[in-house]
Amino acid sequence: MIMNRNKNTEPTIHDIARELEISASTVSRALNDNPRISMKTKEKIKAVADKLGYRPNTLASNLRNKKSNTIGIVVPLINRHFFSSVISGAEDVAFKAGYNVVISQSNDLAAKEISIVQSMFSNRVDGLIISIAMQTDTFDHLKLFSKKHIPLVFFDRAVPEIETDKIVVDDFAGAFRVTQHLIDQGYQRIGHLAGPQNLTTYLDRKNGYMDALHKNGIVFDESLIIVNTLTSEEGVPAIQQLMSLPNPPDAIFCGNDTTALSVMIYLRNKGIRIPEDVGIVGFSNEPFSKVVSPSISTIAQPGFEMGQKAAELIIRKIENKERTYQTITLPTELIIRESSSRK
Amino acid sequence: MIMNRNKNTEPTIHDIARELEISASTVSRALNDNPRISMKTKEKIKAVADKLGYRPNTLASNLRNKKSNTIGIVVPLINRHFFSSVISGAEDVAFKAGYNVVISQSNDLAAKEISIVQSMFSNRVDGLIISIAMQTDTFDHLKLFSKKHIPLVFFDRAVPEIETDKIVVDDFAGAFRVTQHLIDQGYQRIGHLAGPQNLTTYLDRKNGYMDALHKNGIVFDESLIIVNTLTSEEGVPAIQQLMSLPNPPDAIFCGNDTTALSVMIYLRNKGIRIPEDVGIVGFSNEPFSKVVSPSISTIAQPGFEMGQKAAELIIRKIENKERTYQTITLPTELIIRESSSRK
DNA sequence: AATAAAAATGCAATCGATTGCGCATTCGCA
DNA sequence: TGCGAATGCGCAATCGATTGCATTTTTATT
Repeated sequence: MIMNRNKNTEPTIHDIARELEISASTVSRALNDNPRISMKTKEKIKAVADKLGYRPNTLASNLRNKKSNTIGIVVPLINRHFFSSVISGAEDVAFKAGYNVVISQSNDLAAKEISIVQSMFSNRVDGLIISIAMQTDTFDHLKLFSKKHIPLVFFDRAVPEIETDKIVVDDFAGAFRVTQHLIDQGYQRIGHLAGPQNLTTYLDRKNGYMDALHKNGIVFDESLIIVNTLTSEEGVPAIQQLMSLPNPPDAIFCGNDTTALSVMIYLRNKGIRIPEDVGIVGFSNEPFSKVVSPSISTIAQPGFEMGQKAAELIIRKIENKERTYQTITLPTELIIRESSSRK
Repeated sequence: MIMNRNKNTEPTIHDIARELEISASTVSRALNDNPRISMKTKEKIKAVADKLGYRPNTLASNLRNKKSNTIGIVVPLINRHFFSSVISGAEDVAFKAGYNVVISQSNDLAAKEISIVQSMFSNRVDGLIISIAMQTDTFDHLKLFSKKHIPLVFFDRAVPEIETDKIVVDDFAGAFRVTQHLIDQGYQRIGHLAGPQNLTTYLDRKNGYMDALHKNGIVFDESLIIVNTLTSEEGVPAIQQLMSLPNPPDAIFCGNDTTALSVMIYLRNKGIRIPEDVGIVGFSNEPFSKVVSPSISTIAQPGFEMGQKAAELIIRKIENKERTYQTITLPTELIIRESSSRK
């Protein structure tokens, strides 16, 4: 049967084969540099491929190979510095290794996260890198991956119940150091604005804070801890509540920089001096924390590097099918700036 | 032939079909809610699908349908507020419409951009949304898309030579307004740190600046314009050069906020007061520009909205195959802050 | 009850690339 | 010159879902 070769369609290996009156198998092998094909034939085939403007159809190849060369990344919000840094690092590594990266954001909603993860499964991603949503409290959608032995890597916000690879920062140590720093600066009564305690990151930060107090013989006062979602908006009522205590704090360890800034602005408007009257530290080293004034002391998390590590790890898993899991804890860095330096 | 049904493999429509002793065609139609299948059969099929934990293999479906339900997005750098906002907006719209989003960053390198774009073509993305690299000066890789009638949308940095959809901000008007604002504040000698002039965005900004000067009867002085890549590092020698002129500027329109901040820090260290001695304005409304002090007057670009619009537009193109191209110019907003307010 | 009409389902090809197995040609060495 | 061993290449099945057309089953009508 003679086929119409001039349809408005992309050239395939069959078109190349017909042109040279050879089989598609040979073309496929030639283009993949299979040693079973002679140099002479390979060259002829590559010449025709160029001439026709042939581009392999990755979809077909993926189907046949049961491999999509795609890594899924799910973050709460793309448009946030830490997460976009992670994505950037992961994309860098993935692209060099020949993988595509598909990205979705959960908006911190469990339902959307579930929908995304299922969609990525249907799309047969070769692996999934995820930082779970604040709201997520069931994990069946993630267990789907681990059960089917599709590599799964958590970063930053991991799920303790699921045994898989994890890349986290040492939130506990970071919180400890930043709290110790406040103590070293002479602050006595240190409050803490904490994030949702179902997330290990925020739980660890609180624990690091409490441990530092304990190690320094400071009595822990429950009323100095407020848990919220650490947004700019929620920072205001939280700091109001703390400052209206009979015995208000003289320093605040904020669970992230966003809420630290919000707190700082509120205090400044009340005429309270930072760091003289109240010391402030944040967490995450958002870009703005360096340039506001007073600049905010904080803990740097290596986002780009986390993304790189996550991608490297998942690619190793995909390609070697190791079955051992590891948790990589990246070090944090204490960055001392104006908001907590009163000595 | 009896097939082994318990391989360690995902269930397919054939497994469902075998279980019910019907054909795979019927299963496929049932799962797609085809009216040709009776309700009773559909229900039985869906029940079995659930029981087996069936998840459609999108790869197979994509191949058959010649549609990947995937939109490619290429940006210079994921990890930059404006671009990650655009991605965030685009993902939002795309996900709701059932599209996946694959993302790559060119790092402003032409070679990487070409490689990315070709890879996306091979992956048969249904459409491509791109902001080209600073370095890019050939466009064959992009013409590939327009020639094959694969929807292509430029955002922010567009290529004039290629006729396709474009979503841009009104850089000219923004630059005009911000310059006019400086003039209104009584600044007389206004310099400009410009970006690479092969990019229309930066060219338009310079032209808006020059037009504003002209309309106000201010003589244009070539020595007050410096072109560089607008990084934090390059800001320093640029401002040094400007300030060492025999007749230095009393205000600077910086091509972006990054370089504006860099300039501000330099001037502050020299004891020059902002905005009293020198007025500064930026462009882009980076998050930090609001919180530094003095806060930076700037032009807000609606990144998130651009992403949404770009996705909406490309999806319309994908699904309706319109052949008319449009350029959507989103309005900019002048945000007046401390760095330029001396009245 | 017979037959037309409508409804439900199945057959087999297709999307494009890959690959195990087998056939054909050339080569090597006695 | 002869015959096993390389070497080079093709056939046909496969990946899993989709769909035009054909066939079977059911329903409606007289």
